[in-house]
Amino acid sequence: MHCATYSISDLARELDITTRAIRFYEEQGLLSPERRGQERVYCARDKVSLKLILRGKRIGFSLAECRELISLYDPMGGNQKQLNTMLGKIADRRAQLEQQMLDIQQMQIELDTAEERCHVALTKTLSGRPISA
Amino acid sequence: MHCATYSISDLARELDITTRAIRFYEEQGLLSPERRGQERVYCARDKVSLKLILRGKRIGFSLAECRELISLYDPMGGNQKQLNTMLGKIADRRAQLEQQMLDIQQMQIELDTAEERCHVALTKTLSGRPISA
DNA sequence: TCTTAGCTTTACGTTAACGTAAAGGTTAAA
DNA sequence: TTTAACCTTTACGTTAACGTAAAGCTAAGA
Repeated sequence: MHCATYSISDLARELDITTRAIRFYEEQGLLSPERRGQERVYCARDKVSLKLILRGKRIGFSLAECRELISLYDPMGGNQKQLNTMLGKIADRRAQLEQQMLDIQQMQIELDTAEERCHVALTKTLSGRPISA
Repeated sequence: MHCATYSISDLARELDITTRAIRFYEEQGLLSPERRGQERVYCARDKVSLKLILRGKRIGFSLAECRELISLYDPMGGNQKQLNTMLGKIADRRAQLEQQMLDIQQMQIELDTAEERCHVALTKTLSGRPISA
């Protein structure tokens, strides 16, 4: 038995995106599904790539960056120089992700204080005290 | 002694963005600096807002989202209904940030495996073994 | 006084990431 | 056989977030 395959609208439904978006990602070189005649046929690997794209988008990656991530996932050239280039890119991404982690943590802290201020303001309001006090 | 103030290019230099960007953020309602005649005069609070914008951008927030974040920071309306609305928005942001955290962690894991594959391929290459093996 | 440096506004240009519509090919059920 | 539900390509439209002039005001130094 061969691998599971999907039509473009299968994937669109499952991942909650439009077929237009999927075709666009292909146009940009992030996917290259098989064809059965005219029709695109996607395999499990393509689905993984799509999930990677969506995950990337959620944290603000451009499609170009997502493409690079996918390429890091792909069967690699084998050439030593290329491998070192890849290691460099991986290190770069790692640094970026760590910065993003810090940014998120900082924002969470700020949400904490914002929430607390809201609660304080609410208790004041509920206790019948004038707002200006 | 009054608060520290900055010219637009002061901030541009310090935060490594263009003056155009800063004016654009104002145009979009994320900043509203004082004026001394024609010239914009920024205070510490504006700088904080700008840093918040940049942090937001790093994790893929739109300017509209950043504006909301800033508004959560601002002196609030006082009205009880509004306060509850704010608490709701804060909860939403929190959920989003947590999803982003998960996304980042997942990507870090994927970078781990990608890096390991690179190292394996490199040892094979260096040990003189043919790439296809 | 003239030039330089920095500020202003106005306005058109650009890139990314799709949305939306048009026009047409194919297979399956009614 | 025709209608419906898929699929395809091509192409123009749209939004966000600025970039890039252009044209002009203003204060400080040579």
